[in-house]
Amino acid sequence: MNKSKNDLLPGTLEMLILRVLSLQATHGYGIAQRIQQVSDDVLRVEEGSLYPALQRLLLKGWVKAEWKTSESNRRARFYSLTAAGKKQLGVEAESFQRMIEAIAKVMQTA
Amino acid sequence: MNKSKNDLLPGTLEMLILRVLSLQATHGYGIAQRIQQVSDDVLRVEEGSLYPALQRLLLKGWVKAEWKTSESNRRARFYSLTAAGKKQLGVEAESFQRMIEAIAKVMQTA
DNA sequence: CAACGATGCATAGAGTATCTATGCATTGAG
DNA sequence: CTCAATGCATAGATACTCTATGCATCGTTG
Repeated sequence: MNKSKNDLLPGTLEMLILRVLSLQATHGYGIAQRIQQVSDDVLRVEEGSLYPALQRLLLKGWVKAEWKTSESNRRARFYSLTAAGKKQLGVEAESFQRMIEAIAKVMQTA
Repeated sequence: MNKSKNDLLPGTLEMLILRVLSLQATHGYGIAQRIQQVSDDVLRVEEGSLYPALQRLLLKGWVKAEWKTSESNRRARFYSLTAAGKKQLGVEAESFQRMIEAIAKVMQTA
């Protein structure tokens, strides 16, 4: 019903996931938790967005996955960055930064 | 072919258009030019994105349009903000700012 | 021990927004 | 008279996210 408010800025999810994984390998549920917590609840990652995104990242070879047992003793898939993923994170972060600065210019200067 | 680089951050186009129009009523071509120039060529607005976006903004009642003659003596449709559009710009700008700050937290803190 | 909340994975379908490609028309400059 | 720049607009493809749904396990609590 309430379609007026997106949960996150489109096009940034993969970058956020890569960033979280660059600090610590963890499972999908953990990724969502961390993004939500660190952003003070501003960013919410829905499962229906998260898991497809992780599949895409796997396909592109930017993350790899391994089944393990989670802290709460459940089967969970732990994701971690590959070398290509690390590189990609750098590329995306830089490109994002440029975008933001350009948008800021328009919003202030234009 | 080159699909690796998006021209702008998805979800920000309407806000950028509203911002440009909040300073001066102008035609579609002029909007695209201004965004591109002010952003130092980082942001490029394709016509195939721009005109559909303007249609959406018209439908929502955030901008209104009027056929006039452009500076270069051509028929052109001049768009300007409505009161609702002004208000919407404020809403979107604020929401965008919150998003950016939240993303920055994740990218630095996470 | 049964019920329930939290943890955990994943897909299908819909909706939205953007891009590429295309078409058309006019003006002014060379 | 030809061409670049100016100007509007749509169709189709693509990409990304969301809602809704389904399943399963663990630990706690009544």
